[in-house]
Amino acid sequence: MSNPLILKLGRRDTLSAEEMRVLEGAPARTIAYRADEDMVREGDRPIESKLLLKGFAARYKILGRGKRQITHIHVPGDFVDLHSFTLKLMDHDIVALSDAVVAAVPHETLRRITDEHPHLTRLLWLNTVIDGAIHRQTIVVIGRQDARGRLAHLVCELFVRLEIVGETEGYRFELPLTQPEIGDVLGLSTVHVNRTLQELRSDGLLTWERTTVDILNWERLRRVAEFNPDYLNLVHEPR
Amino acid sequence: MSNPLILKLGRRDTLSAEEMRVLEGAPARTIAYRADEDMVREGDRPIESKLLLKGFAARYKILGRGKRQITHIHVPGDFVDLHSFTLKLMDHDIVALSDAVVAAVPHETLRRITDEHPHLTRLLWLNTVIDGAIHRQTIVVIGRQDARGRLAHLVCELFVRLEIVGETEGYRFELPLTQPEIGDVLGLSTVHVNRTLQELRSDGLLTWERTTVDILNWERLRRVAEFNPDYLNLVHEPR
DNA sequence: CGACATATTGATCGACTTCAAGTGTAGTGG
DNA sequence: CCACTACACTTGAAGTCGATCAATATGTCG
Repeated sequence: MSNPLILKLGRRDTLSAEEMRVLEGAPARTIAYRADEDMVREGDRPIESKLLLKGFAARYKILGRGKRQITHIHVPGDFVDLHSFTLKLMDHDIVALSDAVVAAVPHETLRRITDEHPHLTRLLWLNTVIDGAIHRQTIVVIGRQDARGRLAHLVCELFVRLEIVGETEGYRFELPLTQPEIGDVLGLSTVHVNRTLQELRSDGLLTWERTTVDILNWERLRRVAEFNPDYLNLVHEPR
Repeated sequence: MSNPLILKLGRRDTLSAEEMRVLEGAPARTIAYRADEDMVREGDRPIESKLLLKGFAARYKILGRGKRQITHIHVPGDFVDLHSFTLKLMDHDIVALSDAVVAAVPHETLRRITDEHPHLTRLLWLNTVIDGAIHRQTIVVIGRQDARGRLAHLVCELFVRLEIVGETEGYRFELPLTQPEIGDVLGLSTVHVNRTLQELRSDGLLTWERTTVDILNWERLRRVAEFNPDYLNLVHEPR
């Protein structure tokens, strides 16, 4: 396995030397994907789980009439399909949003971890539970906020999640999302994403050119988004 | 602990006699709540997790301007805050939607299970992962379906989840949700919930009087909802 | 350069919200 | 037992946010 996961877990609890060794030493094949390539497909029964090392990915589902909804954006350090370890059957697809590299960890290895390392097991469990917390927040944002709030919230959340794994520079970070993709994340049409983005820009909250986002006024953006990072559980404590 | 959880887990994998004994024998205090009473509050650090034995509950978050979004409806057999075992800090509230009874299982007991019963641990982990799968589906429904589809989907999902734990009679079941509450689940205004419900009724898809729902035409309701139960992972297999 | 996706703008439409008012029903307390 | 309150449900009317349709940039890459 590797680095960004240790950063991510280490942000929430102390990893023993032994546990780090188990994580680092886990046999994992490295796989590279091109942008737009599917990593996992609905109906798959993965025998390994994929830890995103570089690049971005997204979970999504397709509905009738060609509609698509992205349910989660993944950044380096995220296990994109750790849930398949207990779920077995994938109920959604996962696509690379940019060129990306993953470490594929055999479920056999994860199973051995659950047999031999209870604390590390709880941390992996925690990992899926934080995914759940992010999902809940997404429901709240899509259910009750308007387009401005949704877009602002997306930017706030990704900024914080990228900061944890060292993928930000000041308030600037890479975010390889097209406007149609943003629409699929927020449940909005492309046209409306475009107009909302222009609003945030002309309000001086951020710039977003090509794949680079720069937050110009964090405080105001946070207020527009009603963003409170508690749900990301950035607290270091025994688990 | 108790029954409906064993039904729910037993639907997904075989529980050994030993594991059932561990679940049944877990020390758990029983707590009764009145409708509208909060079981868990944002900011709490629970030292036990609550298994819903009777009645209904909901997880929700409050936003500015008094808006509320319910992120999950719980039925008997659900662990309403199992995620607090690894998450520690609650990032949302949980309310009893009806009079309800829970079994509160000490985290100390859960911890012992993770130390001594790896397979049972995976099943509890699975439990939180299924919550996540339900959340993802909720995101899709709220993000991309109109009011009719959302309401139909809610009814379909709850029917299936209640059937698993034996809380249905044919296509009829109890669902103690007021129209304002339905609005908070679906991200809609009360007025629009009312009108949409009338539509579904006059289309002959269902009846919903007071707290009793009766699905009159499952096939058509399913189509309106674009409901596919795969995400509920109702498959019995080794985990 | 040509091809194709992405971004942008304008105009129209409609689903849903908001505001307002009236009805029904259960619970509370004098 | 009835007055009073509170809330859920229902209906009407008006307003708005965002979708849809359509066309025109702009940019990128082979």
